Amino acid sequence: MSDADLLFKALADPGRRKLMDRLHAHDGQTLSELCQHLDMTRQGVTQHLALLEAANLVAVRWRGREKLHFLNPVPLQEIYDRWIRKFERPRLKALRDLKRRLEEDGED
Amino acid sequence: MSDADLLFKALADPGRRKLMDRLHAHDGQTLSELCQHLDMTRQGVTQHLALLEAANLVAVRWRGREKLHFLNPVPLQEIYDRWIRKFERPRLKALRDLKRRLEEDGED
DNA sequence: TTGACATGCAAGTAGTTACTTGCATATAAT
DNA sequence: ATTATATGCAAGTAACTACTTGCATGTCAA
Repeated sequence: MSDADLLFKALADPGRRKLMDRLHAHDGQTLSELCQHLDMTRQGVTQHLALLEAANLVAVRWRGREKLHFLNPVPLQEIYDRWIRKFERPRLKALRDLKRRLEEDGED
Repeated sequence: MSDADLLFKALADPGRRKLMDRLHAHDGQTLSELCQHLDMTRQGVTQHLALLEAANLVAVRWRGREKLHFLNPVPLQEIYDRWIRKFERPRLKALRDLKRRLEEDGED
Protein backbone atom coordinates (compact mmCIF):
# COMPACT_ATOMS: atom_id res chain seq x y z
CA MET A 1 0.00 0.00 0.00
CA SER A 2 1.39 3.36 -1.02
CA ASP A 3 2.27 6.17 1.38
CA ALA A 4 -0.53 8.31 0.01
CA ASP A 5 -3.02 5.49 0.48
CA LEU A 6 -2.01 5.03 4.09
CA LEU A 7 -2.16 8.75 4.70
CA PHE A 8 -5.56 9.43 3.20
CA LYS A 9 -6.98 6.29 4.71
CA ALA A 10 -5.71 7.31 8.12
CA LEU A 11 -7.32 10.73 7.80
CA ALA A 12 -10.59 9.37 6.48
CA ASP A 13 -11.96 8.44 9.90
CA PRO A 14 -13.39 11.15 12.17
CA GLY A 15 -12.26 9.26 15.27
CA ARG A 16 -8.71 9.29 14.04
CA ARG A 17 -8.89 12.96 13.19
CA LYS A 18 -10.14 13.57 16.69
CA LEU A 19 -7.14 11.70 18.08
CA MET A 20 -4.90 13.92 16.00
CA ASP A 21 -6.66 16.94 17.49
CA ARG A 22 -6.17 15.67 21.00
CA LEU A 23 -2.50 15.10 20.37
CA HIS A 24 -2.25 18.53 18.85
CA ALA A 25 -3.75 19.98 22.02
CA HIS A 26 -1.37 17.99 24.20
CA ASP A 27 1.41 16.02 22.59
CA GLY A 28 3.00 12.96 24.13
CA GLN A 29 -0.06 11.41 25.77
CA THR A 30 -0.25 7.77 26.78
CA LEU A 31 -2.82 5.38 25.38
CA SER A 32 -4.87 5.53 28.58
CA GLU A 33 -4.85 9.30 28.53
CA LEU A 34 -6.06 9.31 24.95
CA CYS A 35 -8.82 6.88 25.84
CA GLN A 36 -10.31 9.19 28.42
CA HIS A 37 -13.07 11.46 27.12
CA LEU A 38 -13.30 9.21 24.08
CA ASP A 39 -16.41 7.14 23.62
CA MET A 40 -14.72 3.94 22.54
CA THR A 41 -12.99 0.96 24.11
CA ARG A 42 -9.24 1.05 24.60
CA GLN A 43 -8.87 -1.54 21.89
CA GLY A 44 -10.72 0.65 19.43
CA VAL A 45 -8.38 3.52 20.16
CA THR A 46 -5.37 1.21 19.87
CA GLN A 47 -6.44 0.17 16.42
CA HIS A 48 -6.98 3.74 15.27
CA LEU A 49 -3.58 4.71 16.58
CA ALA A 50 -2.03 1.79 14.72
CA LEU A 51 -3.32 3.23 11.45
CA LEU A 52 -2.03 6.69 12.35
CA GLU A 53 1.35 5.13 13.08
CA ALA A 54 1.28 3.20 9.81
CA ALA A 55 0.69 6.52 8.04
CA ASN A 56 3.60 7.97 9.99
CA LEU A 57 1.35 10.65 11.42
CA VAL A 58 2.03 9.49 14.96
CA ALA A 59 5.28 8.27 16.45
CA VAL A 60 5.62 6.47 19.76
CA ARG A 61 8.10 6.17 22.56
CA TRP A 62 7.93 3.66 25.39
CA ARG A 63 8.42 4.78 28.96
CA GLY A 64 8.24 1.69 31.10
CA ARG A 65 4.83 0.22 30.63
CA GLU A 66 3.48 3.42 29.10
CA LYS A 67 3.29 4.19 25.40
CA LEU A 68 3.70 7.87 24.63
CA HIS A 69 2.27 9.22 21.37
CA PHE A 70 3.69 12.12 19.41
CA LEU A 71 2.29 13.89 16.41
CA ASN A 72 4.36 14.00 13.24
CA PRO A 73 3.16 16.84 11.03
CA VAL A 74 5.49 16.06 8.13
CA PRO A 75 3.18 13.74 6.17
CA LEU A 76 0.52 16.44 6.23
CA GLN A 77 2.98 18.68 4.47
CA GLU A 78 3.35 16.01 1.84
CA ILE A 79 -0.38 15.98 1.29
CA TYR A 80 -0.23 19.69 0.87
CA ASP A 81 2.61 19.50 -1.65
CA ARG A 82 1.14 16.70 -3.69
CA TRP A 83 -2.56 17.34 -3.39
CA ILE A 84 -3.29 20.92 -2.48
CA ARG A 85 -0.60 23.09 -3.94
CA LYS A 86 -1.02 21.14 -7.18
CA PHE A 87 -4.68 22.07 -7.43
CA GLU A 88 -4.20 25.52 -6.09
CA ARG A 89 -5.20 28.58 -7.99
CA PRO A 90 -6.00 32.00 -6.68
CA ARG A 91 -9.18 31.17 -4.83
CA LEU A 92 -11.43 33.78 -6.37
CA LYS A 93 -10.17 33.10 -9.86
CA ALA A 94 -10.79 29.38 -9.40
CA LEU A 95 -14.37 29.99 -8.38
CA ARG A 96 -14.91 32.43 -11.20
CA ASP A 97 -13.49 29.94 -13.70
CA LEU A 98 -15.59 27.11 -12.38
CA LYS A 99 -18.75 29.16 -12.37
CA ARG A 100 -18.13 30.38 -15.89
CA ARG A 101 -17.58 26.88 -17.23
CA LEU A 102 -20.61 25.50 -15.47
CA GLU A 103 -22.79 28.24 -16.84
CA GLU A 104 -21.57 28.08 -20.40
CA ASP A 105 -24.34 26.90 -22.64
CA GLY A 106 -22.12 26.31 -25.62
CA GLU A 107 -19.23 23.90 -25.76
CA ASP A 108 -15.65 24.48 -24.61
CA MET B 1 -22.38 13.71 7.54
CA SER B 2 -20.08 16.69 7.98
CA ASP B 3 -18.29 18.46 5.15
CA ALA B 4 -14.94 17.28 6.46
CA ASP B 5 -16.16 13.69 6.58
CA LEU B 6 -17.34 13.84 2.99
CA LEU B 7 -14.10 15.44 1.90
CA PHE B 8 -11.71 13.07 3.58
CA LYS B 9 -13.82 10.09 2.63
CA ALA B 10 -13.85 11.19 -0.98
CA LEU B 11 -10.08 11.51 -1.01
CA ALA B 12 -9.53 8.20 0.76
CA ASP B 13 -9.90 6.10 -2.37
CA PRO B 14 -7.02 5.83 -4.87
CA GLY B 15 -9.43 5.48 -7.76
CA ARG B 16 -11.11 8.74 -6.85
CA ARG B 17 -7.76 10.48 -6.47
CA LYS B 18 -6.86 9.19 -9.90
CA LEU B 19 -10.06 10.69 -11.29
CA MET B 20 -9.09 14.00 -9.70
CA ASP B 21 -5.72 13.72 -11.40
CA ARG B 22 -7.30 13.04 -14.76
CA LEU B 23 -9.58 16.03 -14.38
CA HIS B 24 -6.63 18.11 -13.35
CA ALA B 25 -4.83 17.08 -16.52
CA HIS B 26 -7.90 17.85 -18.62
CA ASP B 27 -10.86 19.52 -17.02
CA GLY B 28 -14.42 19.20 -18.29
CA GLN B 29 -14.34 15.59 -19.45
CA THR B 30 -17.46 13.53 -19.95
CA LEU B 31 -18.16 10.34 -18.05
CA SER B 32 -17.24 8.20 -21.05
CA GLU B 33 -13.96 10.03 -21.47
CA LEU B 34 -13.11 9.50 -17.85
CA CYS B 35 -13.91 5.83 -18.18
CA GLN B 36 -11.34 5.30 -20.90
CA HIS B 37 -7.93 4.15 -19.68
CA LEU B 38 -9.54 3.30 -16.36
CA ASP B 39 -9.76 -0.33 -15.36
CA MET B 40 -13.30 -0.25 -14.05
CA THR B 41 -16.85 -0.40 -15.35
CA ARG B 42 -18.66 2.80 -16.18
CA GLN B 43 -20.89 2.25 -13.22
CA GLY B 44 -17.92 2.07 -10.88
CA VAL B 45 -16.67 5.38 -12.18
CA THR B 46 -20.13 6.89 -11.87
CA GLN B 47 -20.27 5.95 -8.22
CA HIS B 48 -16.84 7.36 -7.50
CA LEU B 49 -17.78 10.60 -9.23
CA ALA B 50 -20.94 10.77 -7.13
CA LEU B 51 -18.82 10.81 -3.98
CA LEU B 52 -16.54 13.47 -5.42
CA GLU B 53 -19.61 15.53 -6.21
CA ALA B 54 -21.01 14.99 -2.73
CA ALA B 55 -17.73 16.35 -1.37
CA ASN B 56 -18.07 19.28 -3.73
CA LEU B 57 -14.73 18.44 -5.31
CA VAL B 58 -16.31 17.97 -8.71
CA ALA B 59 -19.09 19.97 -10.32
CA VAL B 60 -21.03 18.91 -13.37
CA ARG B 61 -22.70 20.52 -16.33
CA TRP B 62 -24.97 18.76 -18.79
CA ARG B 63 -24.48 19.24 -22.50
CA GLY B 64 -27.21 17.28 -24.23
CA ARG B 65 -26.77 13.69 -23.25
CA GLU B 66 -23.22 14.28 -22.03
CA LYS B 67 -22.22 15.02 -18.48
CA LEU B 68 -19.19 17.26 -18.21
CA HIS B 69 -17.09 17.14 -15.04
CA PHE B 70 -15.15 20.05 -13.59
CA LEU B 71 -12.74 20.12 -10.72
CA ASN B 72 -13.45 22.42 -7.80
CA PRO B 73 -10.25 23.09 -5.88
CA VAL B 74 -11.87 25.12 -3.12
CA PRO B 75 -12.58 22.26 -0.66
CA LEU B 76 -8.93 21.24 -0.86
CA GLN B 77 -8.06 24.70 0.27
CA GLU B 78 -10.34 24.18 3.24
CA ILE B 79 -8.52 20.99 4.15
CA TYR B 80 -5.33 22.97 4.07
CA ASP B 81 -6.73 25.70 6.29
CA ARG B 82 -8.24 23.39 8.89
CA TRP B 83 -5.94 20.41 8.80
CA ILE B 84 -2.55 21.31 7.52
CA ARG B 85 -1.83 24.88 8.43
CA LYS B 86 -3.05 24.04 11.92
CA PHE B 87 -0.41 21.37 12.35
CA GLU B 88 2.23 23.28 10.50
CA ARG B 89 5.53 24.12 12.05
CA PRO B 90 8.79 24.97 10.34
CA ARG B 91 9.54 21.60 8.84
CA LEU B 92 13.04 21.15 10.17
CA LYS B 93 12.08 22.32 13.63
CA ALA B 94 9.16 19.91 13.69
CA LEU B 95 11.42 16.99 12.86
CA ARG B 96 14.01 18.08 15.38
CA ASP B 97 11.36 18.40 18.08
CA LEU B 98 9.88 15.02 17.31
CA LYS B 99 13.25 13.29 17.23
CA ARG B 100 14.26 14.86 20.50
CA ARG B 101 11.10 13.82 22.27
CA LEU B 102 11.26 10.31 20.93
CA GLU B 103 14.84 9.94 22.05
CA GLU B 104 14.36 11.37 25.50
CA ASP B 105 14.88 8.68 28.08
CA GLY B 106 13.47 10.73 30.92
CA GLU B 107 9.97 12.10 31.12
CA ASP B 108 8.68 15.32 29.64
C1' DT C 1 5.72 -11.64 45.90
C1' DT C 2 1.38 -10.20 45.36
C1' DG C 3 -1.82 -7.06 43.36
C1' DA C 4 -2.83 -3.18 40.40
C1' DC C 5 -2.05 -0.98 36.14
C1' DA C 6 -0.79 -0.30 31.03
C1' DT C 7 -0.81 -2.45 27.09
C1' DG C 8 -0.89 -6.36 23.48
C1' DC C 9 -3.04 -10.13 20.91
C1' DA C 10 -6.86 -12.81 18.75
C1' DA C 11 -11.29 -13.78 17.28
C1' DG C 12 -16.06 -12.45 16.20
C1' DT C 13 -19.59 -9.33 14.28
C1' DA C 14 -22.35 -5.68 12.24
C1' DG C 15 -22.10 -2.25 9.03
C1' DT C 16 -19.91 -0.20 5.04
C1' DT C 17 -17.59 0.07 0.60
C1' DA C 18 -16.19 -0.94 -4.05
C1' DC C 19 -17.53 -3.16 -7.74
C1' DT C 20 -20.35 -5.76 -11.08
C1' DT C 21 -24.36 -7.04 -14.05
C1' DG C 22 -28.74 -6.15 -16.25
C1' DC C 23 -32.15 -3.21 -17.63
C1' DA C 24 -34.24 1.56 -18.42
C1' DT C 25 -34.24 6.30 -20.26
C1' DA C 26 -32.96 10.15 -22.93
C1' DT C 27 -30.40 12.35 -26.71
C1' DA C 28 -28.23 12.27 -31.12
C1' DA C 29 -27.28 10.53 -35.86
C1' DT C 30 -28.70 8.12 -40.21
C1' DA D 1 -38.40 5.81 -37.54
C1' DT D 2 -34.70 3.24 -36.33
C1' DT D 3 -30.41 2.58 -34.44
C1' DA D 4 -26.45 3.97 -31.74
C1' DT D 5 -24.68 6.58 -27.92
C1' DA D 6 -24.46 8.54 -23.11
C1' DT D 7 -26.04 8.00 -18.98
C1' DG D 8 -29.13 6.52 -14.88
C1' DC D 9 -31.16 3.20 -11.65
C1' DA D 10 -31.41 -1.08 -8.83
C1' DA D 11 -29.97 -5.19 -6.88
C1' DG D 12 -26.37 -8.45 -5.55
C1' DT D 13 -21.82 -9.74 -3.74
C1' DA D 14 -17.18 -10.00 -1.92
C1' DA D 15 -14.04 -7.58 0.71
C1' DC D 16 -13.09 -4.39 4.13
C1' DT D 17 -13.69 -1.45 8.40
C1' DA D 18 -14.76 -0.15 12.93
C1' DC D 19 -15.71 -1.92 17.00
C1' DT D 20 -16.22 -5.19 20.82
C1' DT D 21 -15.03 -8.89 24.25
C1' DG D 22 -11.90 -11.97 26.63
C1' DC D 23 -7.52 -13.32 27.80
C1' DA D 24 -2.31 -12.79 27.93
C1' DT D 25 1.95 -10.22 28.93
C1' DG D 26 4.89 -7.02 30.96
C1' DT D 27 5.82 -3.27 34.52
C1' DC D 28 5.43 -0.88 38.70
C1' DA D 29 4.30 -0.38 43.72
C1' DA D 30 3.34 -2.03 48.49
